[in-house]
Parts: sequence; C-alpha cells; structure tokens
Amino acid sequence: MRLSRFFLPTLKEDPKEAQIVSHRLMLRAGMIQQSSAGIYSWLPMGFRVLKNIERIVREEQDRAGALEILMPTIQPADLWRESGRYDDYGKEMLRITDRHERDMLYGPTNEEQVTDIFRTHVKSYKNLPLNLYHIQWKFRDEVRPRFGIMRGREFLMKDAYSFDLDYEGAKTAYNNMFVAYLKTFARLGLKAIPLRAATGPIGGDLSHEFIVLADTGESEVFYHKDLLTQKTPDRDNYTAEELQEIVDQWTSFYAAADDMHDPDKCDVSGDDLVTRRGIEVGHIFHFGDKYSNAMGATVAGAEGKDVTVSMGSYGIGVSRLVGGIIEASHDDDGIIWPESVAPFKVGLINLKSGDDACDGACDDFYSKLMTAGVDALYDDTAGRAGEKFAKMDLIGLPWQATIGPRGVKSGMVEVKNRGTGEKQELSTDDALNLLVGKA
RNA sequence: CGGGGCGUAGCACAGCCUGGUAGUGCGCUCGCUUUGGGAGCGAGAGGUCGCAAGUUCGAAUCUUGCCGCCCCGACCA
Repeated sequence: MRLSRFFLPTLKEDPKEAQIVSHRLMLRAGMIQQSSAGIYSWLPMGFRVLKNIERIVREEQDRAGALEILMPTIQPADLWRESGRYDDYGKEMLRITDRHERDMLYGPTNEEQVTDIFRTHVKSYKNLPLNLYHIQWKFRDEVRPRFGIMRGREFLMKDAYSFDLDYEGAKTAYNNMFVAYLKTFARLGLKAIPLRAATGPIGGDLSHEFIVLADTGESEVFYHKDLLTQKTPDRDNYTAEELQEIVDQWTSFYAAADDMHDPDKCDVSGDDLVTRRGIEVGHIFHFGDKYSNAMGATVAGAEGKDVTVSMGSYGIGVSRLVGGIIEASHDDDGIIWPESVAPFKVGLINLKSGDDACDGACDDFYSKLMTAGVDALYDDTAGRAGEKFAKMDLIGLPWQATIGPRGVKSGMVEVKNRGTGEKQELSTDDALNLLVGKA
C-alpha cells in the first residue's frame, strides 16, 4: 500500500480526552475515531489490526474444534425472559422497541440465543460434545465507558458456548478452551496469565479470567513468578487427560486479582510473588445447567431419558485486545506491533520522494516486497525525513526499510527493527531476504 | 450511580473575570528555499465560539435551562 493512496490521519499532538497510552496512540496513529461515549469507528489502520486479531482468535477456536456461527446483534426480549435475565440485567442492557412495540435488545452476550439454537436442533447425546462460537459486536451500556476502545460500550467479542452431557464432559470442554486461550494469547505476542475468578452474574462454579500484564492495567494481580515461564502448549488434539494436566500445571501456581488476593492465605514467599497490573482480555466459565435448565435444552441420553446439558461460555475481548496489545507493547515514540497482528509487516520509507534515483530504488524495492507477498506500507509522500521516521515509529510497523540518497548509490537499504531499535545496512537482496523471512 | 472538570478552526489552546471587528501554535493549500529524526520564508483556506432562551444598543464573554464529552470512585469482555 502506498501511503499516498492510504487513509492515515495521524496526529502530532495528544488529544486531551485520551488519558491512557493505548487510547492516545490509537487516536494519534489514526486507528479509530470516537463517535460517542464508548463507541468508535475503526479507520483502516485500526481495522487491519482488529481483523488480524480476529483472524488469530478464529484460527485457534477452529483448531480447538469449536464451530463458527454468527448470531444477530439484536435479540428478542422473550428469550431473555425465559432465562430470567431480562429483569436481572439492569440498565447495562440496551433495550429497544420495534415498530410493532415488541421488546428487543442489543445483545450484551448470547447465552440465551445460542441455547435456543441448540435446543431447536440437537436432540441426542450422540451429537455432543458441541462448541459453537461467534465473533460479533456486543453492546453493554456501561455507566462509565473509558480508556478508549478498552472499555467501550460497543465492543467486538468472541464468545464460544460448549454443550456436554455431563460435568466431566463440560470440564474437558472448559479445559480445551483454557488451553486454546493460552495458545491464542501467545500468538498475539502477549503474556497472559490465567486467574481464578469469581463467577459473577453469569453464574456457575468454575471460572478463570486471562489477564495481560501492562503497567496501565485496571486491576492489580499477584502471581508466582514462575507462571510466566511456563511453556505454552503447542499441539492440537490433546486428550482429555492431557488437557487436564496442562490446566493443572498452569493453575498450580498462585495467581489472583486484587479482589481475590488474600495475603494471609497466599503461601508464596516474598521474592517469588510478583505484583503487577493487568487487563482482562478473556474469561471462561463453566455454569452447568443454568441456561439449559431454564430454557429446556435437553438431549436424549444413552438410556433414552432426557438429560439437561451442561454448558460453559468462553469470551475473548477482540476489540479490547487492540488496546491491550498497545498497552503491553509501546515506547515513547509510539506503538510496537507484534508481527502477528501488525497492520503491515514493513514500512518502506523513501527519504527523498521526487528524486529519480530514490524513487526508482524505492519503487523497485516495493514491487519486490509485493511480489514476495510481504505486506508493506510504502511512504512515497513528499514529507521530510524526520517526519517520516516519526510517523513510522508512531504507527509501529515491526520493520522499517529506509532508502535515501546516501544508500541509493551503493544499493543499500537500512533495515530497522521497531522493537529493538536495531538498524543494519543491507544490500537490497539481503534486506529483501530478511524481510521475506519475517513475513 | 456519587463527586469533579471541560465544550472557541482537523488537533492543542488563548480570549471570558472587566460585554464592543474571533486569535495563537501545529496541521491543511499554493510558491520558493530546504531535505538522514516531526524545517524556513511568503501567500492562502478554514469557526453561526455545543444548543436554546434571557439581559443589553451590542453577548464567545453576563444569567438560566438543556445537550455532549472527559476525569476520580463503586461496577464490568
């Protein structure tokens, strides 16, 4: 993509409403535009990152055996009356009345909707286990939206729902998602730690939240330092026993958010206990028959009798992750995107647009990158060098390739790693090989 | 939901107290000079001062009401 043809409204100054770093950088890097409190438009740069995160989340859900569907944003109130949550949910639920005076709502979550799908079509234990997920916009009318995209009212969430015949099956489904989450967050370049969590209004008796460590996180977390050095599971198709082992291993270390942390009951000694701040980016629940019972989601068991299915739900805040990743990965100059989610892999800087030699070398290098399938943003604009460097650092592409009058004669390209700041002068071919290898 | 703050050009802000032709910097457009870390000079474009009512000869400025947004706390993917 040529920058001259792109839409990238960057800002030199900090918008005053943006207090935390991810919000500031997202606005400055032209990723989002606020529409109203807690509601944002996604501009091309932001949308690309959002889609990359969504893609990774989807791939890992698919690998874990979950099946993607798409449920609507607008739901009928009657479904929620069945579960009893229409009255329980309170003002966070955005309620809408259609032209026929029917009560509708903008879904804050989809347990009722998915349970309705399940009970309509699944009648036999032979069709279990089943895990259905979707990646859809949610709306929760938060009293106080803040932190930009991190706590919006409208947000993109992956939510999966598992259906099993009994508790043991449900626990395996839960463990399966637990492991899928470890893999997902690792691919996103994040250190995410699972914490035992209170189950809250969704109900149930087993729940973990996944926290990304970042200094600007909303809550304080306490954990054993060895938790961060655990090996991320990397295989597919673990058996139930293997899943349990992995979960047992990861949960054997002490980890608690401030609301669950009790210094008296914490047996981790001083140096081993780490205290940091974190952002919740995922949450998994086992809640048994809370919804299946209320809504009549039963299947015929092996003995021919109806059995109420055991369910769990598993959320990942996809849009929140955009902010979460920035919180976890930035410096004074701007964002540092992990390669897996970067909007482009390489930023190509033409230091002297309008100069025939520079233009020629850059155009040539750019077309080679494209031919090699490297997603590059080519700054072919007439700006000055400093301005181009600053902008490239701000938007945080993992690799920068700079071609200017100095190197063009000798056929050299300067390649910079945005994360480490390391620069190297390479021949065009070597630079190309390096960047192709990374993409 | 309790407490606090702010609405003036795309962004950051001054002007308001003490009413009298709407300003500054950045950004944007054009020209020239520059060109390896957010350039210099010159010339431009861009604002019904959040909305409404009131006071006044006259309101960005004073009064009242409304709307919007942000921050702190309690609550949440």
